Amino acid sequence: MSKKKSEQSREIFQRFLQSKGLKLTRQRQAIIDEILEEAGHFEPDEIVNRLRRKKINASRATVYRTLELLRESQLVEKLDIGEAGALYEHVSADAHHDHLICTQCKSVIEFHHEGLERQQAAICQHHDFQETHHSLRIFGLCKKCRKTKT
Amino acid sequence: MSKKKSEQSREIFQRFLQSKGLKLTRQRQAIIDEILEEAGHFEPDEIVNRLRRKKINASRATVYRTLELLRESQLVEKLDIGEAGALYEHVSADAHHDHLICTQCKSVIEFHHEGLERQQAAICQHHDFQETHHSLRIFGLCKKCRKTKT
DNA sequence: CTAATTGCAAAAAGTTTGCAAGCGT
DNA sequence: ACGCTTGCAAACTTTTTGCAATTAG
Repeated sequence: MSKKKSEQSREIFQRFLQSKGLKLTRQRQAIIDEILEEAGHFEPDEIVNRLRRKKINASRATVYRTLELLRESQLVEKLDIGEAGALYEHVSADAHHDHLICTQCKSVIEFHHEGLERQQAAICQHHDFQETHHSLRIFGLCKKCRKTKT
Repeated sequence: MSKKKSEQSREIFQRFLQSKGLKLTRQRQAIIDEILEEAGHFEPDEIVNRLRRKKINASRATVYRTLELLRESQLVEKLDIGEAGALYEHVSADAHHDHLICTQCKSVIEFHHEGLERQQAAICQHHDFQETHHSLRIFGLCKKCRKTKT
């Protein structure tokens, strides 16, 4: 299942590049592989370091440039987690989700709620607004941190 | 009404400073006045410039430092509008709202929807998550830009 | 008075860009 | 080959910080 999705993403990216006359270089390959391999939330620099550990070189500049391409092809999204900076995450076209962000331990919990989505759609309609995407972030304390609370 | 709210905010800030043994300086006064005067969304640098035009000097450093204090006292919030950077906005304790952000003209429309708020609360409960605040941003094309769409 | 505050300029942090050398198709 | 890419280092943008001079309470 997971493997299939990675394959799919790689194909999407490849097709995206092709359609724009761009090339699938060693670096771009490595970057998307790295992102798909360890799904989750990451910073650009993390990718550089993870690759470096594997003896693969990709400069910071290349990573930023590639992340931009991945964003264009809708394969990754940027998530601003407040104080703690910005993260990227891999997304599959069919699996939108929102985030609970713990301001204490920085953990990020994903969730999806149909009712919420529907109400948002209604709000857009009401404002004559044509949504392309949205981001709902709920900040607070996660289960664990509530207990540890001093 | 609006005047009253400004007064209220100023008082909240003053009390906040006092409670921390901090001082209400000329600069801090000017900064909060400026924010309250022209409600809306703004960048830190905008405040510096607006004040400069009025011949009031407040260095960038001071503006940043003061915005942080205003954030601590819950009088302003930061709003990340994607590509276009980050804005701050004045908020009154009793008037939470979310945002429709037009990716074409960068306009920001505020809205509030009780049903949405309730569903979010339910989600938090379900995850044993203690919310402190949240931010819902819906990106897309506003009414005007939909028409102008090429 | 005295501790908090300011402005400045330097330092950070994060991201972008120009350009010569290198690589994919 | 040709044109897209890369790496590098420099440039930028935004925000933070150390410090001597200043100011609010």
